Amino acid sequence: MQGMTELLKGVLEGAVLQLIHDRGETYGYEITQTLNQLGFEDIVEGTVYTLLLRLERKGLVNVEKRKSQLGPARKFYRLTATGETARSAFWQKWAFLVTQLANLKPTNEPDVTNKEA
Amino acid sequence: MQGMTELLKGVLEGAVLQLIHDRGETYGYEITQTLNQLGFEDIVEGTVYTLLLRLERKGLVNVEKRKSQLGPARKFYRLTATGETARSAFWQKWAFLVTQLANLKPTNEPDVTNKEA
DNA sequence: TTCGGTACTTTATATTACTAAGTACTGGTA
DNA sequence: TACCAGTACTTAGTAATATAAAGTACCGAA
Repeated sequence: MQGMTELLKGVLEGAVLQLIHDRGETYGYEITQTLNQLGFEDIVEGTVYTLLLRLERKGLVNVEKRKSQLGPARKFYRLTATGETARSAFWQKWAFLVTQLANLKPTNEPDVTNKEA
Repeated sequence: MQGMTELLKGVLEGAVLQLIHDRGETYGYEITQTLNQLGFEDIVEGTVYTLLLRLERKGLVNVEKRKSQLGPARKFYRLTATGETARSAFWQKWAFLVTQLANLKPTNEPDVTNKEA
């Protein structure tokens, strides 16, 4: 979708934390594919990899590099305890935001949730 | 709320567009107060004013400076046609995001919307 | 041996919220 | 009068993040 960049700030990190949590363990390329399938179609590899580096730097994930039989080695990510806390905190912040905006949003607004016009 | 900064990116602009739309006409100081009352308690004047300057630069608002009997002159903002389009587009993008995240969010998550623990 | 798919890296850029410090006008009050 | 609180806007700088772009490298199959 067009012009989502700013709106994705912070959200993307939360989404990735959740994906890692769900899978238990996963790697950048897979995360990118998954995000794309989930509707975040414009997210490219570079975005995800820089995000993962950041998570690592912040101590939210553990990394383990392992070989793959169909391509280069993969870097598997797991949430640390801090990461799990961050994931949980993210959803609280998100819920807060959603509530605030619901108060602002005009009820008469079309509220187009379906993609097909 | 703590650590909302990144999550607010893009959202704040949409919120302000909506507030201007609602009031028909309003000014920075009032917008700041309103946001604070609405739960965006940490938003300070500087943030709003820079945002308004940006909206003006982008042609989303018209500005008219008028005197006030209780303080310095106020700069009143009104949405332009482009601004109205941007406001509408914002809610569509927001609805899209909310939908995507709802798919990601674990149902078992506490979902704490109320402030009191 | 070339190519497509897999997988990760790195540098630079644009936007945005936020900080901080300041200017200035008004009315009341001590 | 002098001061102060409340109103109202400005501006320079910073941090964080998503994104663009370009590249490296591994593998199997045609």
